[in-house]
Amino acid sequence: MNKRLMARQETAERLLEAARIRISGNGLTGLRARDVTADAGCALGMLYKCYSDLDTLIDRVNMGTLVMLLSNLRQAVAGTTDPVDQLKVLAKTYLAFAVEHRNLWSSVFEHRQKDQRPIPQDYVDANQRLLGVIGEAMGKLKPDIVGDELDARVRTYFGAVHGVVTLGLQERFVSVPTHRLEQELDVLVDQLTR
Amino acid sequence: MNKRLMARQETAERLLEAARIRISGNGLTGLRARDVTADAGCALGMLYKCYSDLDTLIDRVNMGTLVMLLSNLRQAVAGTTDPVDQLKVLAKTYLAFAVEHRNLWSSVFEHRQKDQRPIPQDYVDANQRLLGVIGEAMGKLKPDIVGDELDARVRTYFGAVHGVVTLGLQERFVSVPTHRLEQELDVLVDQLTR
DNA sequence: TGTACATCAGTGAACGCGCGTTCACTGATGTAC
DNA sequence: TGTACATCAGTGAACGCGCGTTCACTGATGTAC
Repeated sequence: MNKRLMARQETAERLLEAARIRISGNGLTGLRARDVTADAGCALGMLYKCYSDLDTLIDRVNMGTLVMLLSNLRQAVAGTTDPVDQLKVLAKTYLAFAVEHRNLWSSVFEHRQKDQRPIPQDYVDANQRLLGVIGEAMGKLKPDIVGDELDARVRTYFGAVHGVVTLGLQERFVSVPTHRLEQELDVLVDQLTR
Repeated sequence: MNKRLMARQETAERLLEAARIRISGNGLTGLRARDVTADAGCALGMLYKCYSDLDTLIDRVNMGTLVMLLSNLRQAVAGTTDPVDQLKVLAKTYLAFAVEHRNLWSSVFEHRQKDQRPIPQDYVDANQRLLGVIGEAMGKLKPDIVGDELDARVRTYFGAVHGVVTLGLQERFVSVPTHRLEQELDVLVDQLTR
């Protein structure tokens, strides 16, 4: 057993968790390197020993959020086999996730890569898997739609649900109570699954 | 005729236009006070003589964008009377606007008020009018839905279209060619107007 | 019309601050013999 | 097991820079008489 390696990983973990909690509480804009290291109980420099920079740390947090959502969605569809029910439950799970982890979830969409750094492959893969979950249900519902067309339809379905959820949670527009949002999401999914 | 007043208004106008062009070209994140004043051909200090701060100037640009969109939408519905056609043309106009003024449009959604400044009343009003345009068509289509329920339905309709458009234009996800996006939007509206 | 003074558009150097990132240093842990 | 040296986790003061905002100043325009 190597104490050094363990200590390092443990610190990296604490930093990740501290960043997650910060973002979850104050959103991405309020995030400062000093706060994260202070919360994690270590010196400022450690952030740069454990991660190449602050943006990379944020990417890790966002990746964790995507994985958590994916896991929730998979668990949600596992209970049913009827594709319409599956699509409905996926939409509701998505809404519930966005409500519960509002700031973590917006962070995934707000965070921009600096310079022209490419989007991490992890991200792209996770998105692919996310759409894949929808795609399975959609494929069962509309067996005649396949390939690129199915992909596009899945993205449209996701986009529609995502838009309703996002606008609903944004306080910029007159805010809607969550239960009404659920109702509206039901109507939306009903129409989209016809 | 007062030369001073005219000069002042003219400068304010030039600053507004310079900011609009900057945002249109580089997005909100690249916007710096120095660039705007340089583009407008005046000294840095003028920005603070004409506007209370940079954020206020951004608000003005965004307000202009909202007004422009609103005008496009009104023009678009004016051509038809059938509510389904109206909703379809509204969605397509929205897409076209977002494609043409991509950065201006995201600026409207990206810009956050600093501290706890309230959202300008202008903004809220413009949003109200925007939803009103959709509401008129929707009201004709579903005369039995009224009041709060109609409001919610309108917001849902807008959210769905907005989501599809936004995700479609975001390069983060595998990007979709515009013509496919139009197709998908057609399908979406078809289903939503049933 | 002319003169004296007040006002205010316009200037841009300088201020101030937040904040990401670095780096020389310390001391505990690991390694070689 | 002990000793000498190497490595590396951990520190936090200092650096550097971007950038919004201010402010003392200039000169043109407006006003009063």
